[in-house]
Amino acid sequence: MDYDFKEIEGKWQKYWQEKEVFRVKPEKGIPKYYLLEMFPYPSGKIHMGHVRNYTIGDVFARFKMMTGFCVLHTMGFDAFGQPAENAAIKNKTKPDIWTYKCIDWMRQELKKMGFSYDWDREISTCDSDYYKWNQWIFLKMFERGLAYRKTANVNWCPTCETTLANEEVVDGGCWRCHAEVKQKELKQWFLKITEYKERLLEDLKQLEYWPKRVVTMQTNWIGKSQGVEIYFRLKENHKIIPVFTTRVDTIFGATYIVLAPEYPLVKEVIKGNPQEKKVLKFIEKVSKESKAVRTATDIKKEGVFTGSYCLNPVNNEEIPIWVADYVLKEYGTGAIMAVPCHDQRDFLFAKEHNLPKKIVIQSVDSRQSTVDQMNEAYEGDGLQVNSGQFDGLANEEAKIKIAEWMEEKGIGKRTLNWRLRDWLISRQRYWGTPIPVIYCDKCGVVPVPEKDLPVKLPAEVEISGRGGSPLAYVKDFVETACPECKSKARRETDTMATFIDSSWYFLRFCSPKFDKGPFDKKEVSYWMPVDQYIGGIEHAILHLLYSRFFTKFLKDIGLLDFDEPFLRLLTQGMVLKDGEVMSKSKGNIVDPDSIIKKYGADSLRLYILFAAPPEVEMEWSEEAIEGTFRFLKRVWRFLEYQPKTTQGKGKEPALERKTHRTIKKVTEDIENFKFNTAISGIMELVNEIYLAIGHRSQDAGQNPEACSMPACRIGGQPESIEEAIRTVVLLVSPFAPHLAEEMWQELGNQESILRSPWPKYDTALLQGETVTMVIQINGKLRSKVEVAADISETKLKEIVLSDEKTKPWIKDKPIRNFIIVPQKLVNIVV
RNA sequence: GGGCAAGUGGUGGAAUGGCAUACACGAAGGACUUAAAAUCCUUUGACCGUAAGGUCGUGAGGGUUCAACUCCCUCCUUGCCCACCA
Repeated sequence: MDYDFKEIEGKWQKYWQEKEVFRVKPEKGIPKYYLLEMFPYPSGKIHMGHVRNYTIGDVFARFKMMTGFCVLHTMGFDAFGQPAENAAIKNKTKPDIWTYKCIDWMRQELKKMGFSYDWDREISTCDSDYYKWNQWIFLKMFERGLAYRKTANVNWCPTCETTLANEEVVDGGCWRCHAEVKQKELKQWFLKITEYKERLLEDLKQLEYWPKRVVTMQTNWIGKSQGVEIYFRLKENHKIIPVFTTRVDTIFGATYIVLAPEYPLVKEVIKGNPQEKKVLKFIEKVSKESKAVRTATDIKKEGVFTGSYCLNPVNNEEIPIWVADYVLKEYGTGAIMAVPCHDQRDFLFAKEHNLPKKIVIQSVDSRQSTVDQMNEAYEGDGLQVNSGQFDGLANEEAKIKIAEWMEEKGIGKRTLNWRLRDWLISRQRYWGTPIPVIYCDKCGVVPVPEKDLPVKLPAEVEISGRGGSPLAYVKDFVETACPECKSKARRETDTMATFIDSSWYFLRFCSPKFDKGPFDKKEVSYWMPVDQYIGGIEHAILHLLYSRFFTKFLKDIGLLDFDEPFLRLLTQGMVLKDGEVMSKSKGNIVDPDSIIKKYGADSLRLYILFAAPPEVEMEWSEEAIEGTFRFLKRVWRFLEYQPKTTQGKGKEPALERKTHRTIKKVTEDIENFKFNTAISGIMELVNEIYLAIGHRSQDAGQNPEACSMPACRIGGQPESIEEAIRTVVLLVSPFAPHLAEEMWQELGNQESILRSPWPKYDTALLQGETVTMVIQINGKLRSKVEVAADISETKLKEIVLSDEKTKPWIKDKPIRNFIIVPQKLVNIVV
C-alpha cells in the first residue's frame, strides 16, 4: 500500500469540512484559546511566506485542540487596497469582481494546505457587512473629536493627476510615468492617535510575551523624549523662537540656530534684508523636494543665512539665524539650536558653512583636542566647560541644574517631545471604505447618521488611475441631501486607509455575522484577547500600533474590557531562495501549489517547519523537501507492521523509554515554538522503532537482508513497538494531519485524531537504570563509563579511577579536584 | 548614524555553562534488481597515524571558570528594521 498523498489529503479535507470538525463555539468549563495569524491580502495565489505563517499557526492550533482547549482559529481576507484598482485598469475588469475571484482562488489554495480554520467565520473587509463597522467606528471617533480634518501634503504626480503612496515614488519620480513628483496640499482626515500616546507607550510594559525588538521598535516610533524648550529672542524685536533640545547641557556651545524652511517666522525675519531673495529661492527649492529626497543621508546638508541674529538667553551672545533643509517643521518646534562641537550634523553643517564652534563638554578619560583639531563632534558625556557657573559639573547633572535655572529665569521650560504624529487616513482611491461624511453649504461637515450606514461603494465606477478620487466622478454617489437641513449636499469622496480594516478584524472574528454592532460583546469577552498572534516582522510598527490604538479606543467607549489585543506575538522569519527574499522582481518564486502536487501538503508543512526555527529566516531547498517526503513514507510503512498474535506480549524497556522521552521533548518543543527540533525528535523515535523491529528479526535468526517491513512480522515484543507507532502518529498529527488521520483510522480508530487526547508521558519511564557518565581529565573527554543511575559518590570515584582509559592520563599525578555533575559527567583536575 | 538579530561541517541546522556538529540534505561506497526507480545498510569536520590513538576545531583576539558555541570585554562581517528626530 503506497503512500498516496493525493487521495489521502483530498479525503480528509472533505471529511473535516463535512463533519464540521473545526467549527467552534464557546464552551463552558473548557479553557479557550484564540490563535490568530495575520490575514492575507487576496492577491490570488498564496506564497511561501503565507505557507510558513499559517503552518506555524496551524500546528499550534491543532496541538491546543488536542490538549483540551476550545480553539478559535479563523481566516479572512484583507481585501481592500490598490492592487485591485491596478488590476482593474490593466485587465479591464472591476475591482470587486477581481477581488472576489482572487479570494476564491486563495481560499481554495488554503484549503489544500489542510489548515484547521473555522471557515464559517470567514470575513472579507470589502464586504459592506464589514466596512459598515469601519464607518461606525469612524463616527464614534468623530463624535469624540478623534477624527478631524486638516490640510496636509500628498505626493502628487502632475502627469497622471493622482496621489501617490510613498512606495509609488521611485527616485523622486512617479512609478508609472517617471514624472517628477510634487507636493500638493489637500484637506484630509486624521485620527488623533497622539491622544493615546502615553497609554500606547506605557502599556508596552504589559507585553512581556512580545519579542523585545518589536517593543523597542514601537517605543522608538512613539519616540518620547525628555528635554527643554529654550526661548531664543530675535535681536531686532525680541520675538520668541522656541527651540527644543534633549541636550540642554550644551546650550553654552550653541553658535547659531536653524529654522525649518517652512517655519512661519522665516519670511518675517528676512523681509527687506539683502538675503531675502536668496532665502526665498532656497525655500522654493526645498518645497519641491519630496520627503524621500530631503531625508536621504548621502545628500549634503544645504542651508542659507537669513541675515538676522538672535540672542542666546543664557549669555546674551548674538548668534546667526540660518535656514536649512535638514530641520523638519513637524518635529519639535521646527527650530533647533546648533552645537557643532557636540552634534555631528551641526558639526558638518558648521564646517561646510564656516560657522563658529565652541567646546562646552570635556571628555573625562581622553584628552580632548582644541576646536581646530576636532574632526568630528563629541557626543559623549563629560564635564562642563565654558558654561559659566556650571563649569566643572558632570553634564548629566548639569542637564538638571541648567533646566532648573532656566525655568527660574523664565528663559526655558522642561518639556516632553513625541515623535508620533496623528494618523492620516484619507486616500484618493476607489477600492476602500467610503468616509461617512457629508458636506453641506449651510451645516458644514455633517456625519452620516448611524441608521444610514453603510455608505456603500457604488458599483459603476470608471477606474482610470487618473484625476484624483474616482468617487468624485460618480454623480449618484456625490450628490445627496444634508441629513440635517435636507438641502443639496455633497458626499466625501475619499476612502479610508486600509490599515483601518485590519485594526479591529480580530474582534469581528469572534462574531462575524453580528449585525447590531461591530461585534457581540458577549462573544468578544469570551474569546478576546488573542492568546497568540503570528505574522511578519514588517507589521511590527504600524499594524500592531493601530490595532492597539483601536482596542484602547473601543475600551474607552465601553465596548471592551481589556487594554491590549494580543497577549503573545510571534514574528516569523522570511522565506529565502539562494540567499534572497522570494519576490516576483527577482524571479525566484517557488509556487506552493507545484510543491503540493509533487509531494503533498503534509510534506510541505513538515519541511517548512523543519528547515529552520520559526522566527529566523529560512532557506528554501527543493532537495531537502525530498527528505521530509521520505520521512513521511517511512512513517506510513508502519501500517505494514503486523506482529503475530501467537508471539505473546512483551516490553522493550529501551524503546518504551525512548517513546516517553520523545513525548516529553515534542510536547515541550511545540509549546516553545521549536518545531524544527520537535520534528527531529519524532524522526529519532521513528529510527529507533525501525531498529527495534530489525533487531527482533535478527534475534529470531532471520536473514537480516530479508528484513524489509513485511518480513518483520515476527516481532518479539510488540507491545512497546505498537505503543511507539501509535505515539508517532499522534505526535506527527499537528504537522502532517492528513497522513495522521488516515493512519489513525487504519489503526482501528473511528473518530478524527483531533478528538483523541495528546499523549502523556510517564515520568517513571523516562529514567533508565543506568546512565553513561563522561569522564574528563582537565576538561578533556577521555573516557565514558556506564553506571547505575543512583550510584554513590564514593562508588563512582572508585569506578572512574580504576577505568583503564582514565589511568594513563592520571598516572601518579596528585588529584587536585574531582567534580561530579550528577548523571552527566565527572571532571578530574590533576 | 541609531536599534535589533545573527556568524557552528560541503548545505539547512542542533547543543544557552558540562560529550560540539543531534536531525536532515548532499556526496561516496555497498545490498536488492536484467536494468532503473524505490527501499535498506555503511562512511562522511580538518590534520597526523598502518592501527590503537592523538592534535586542532563553533567569525578574530583577549578574559572569567575545574569546564565556554554558550557568560564578560574589544574588534570584524552579514542581515533586518528605523532614521537629518535636535
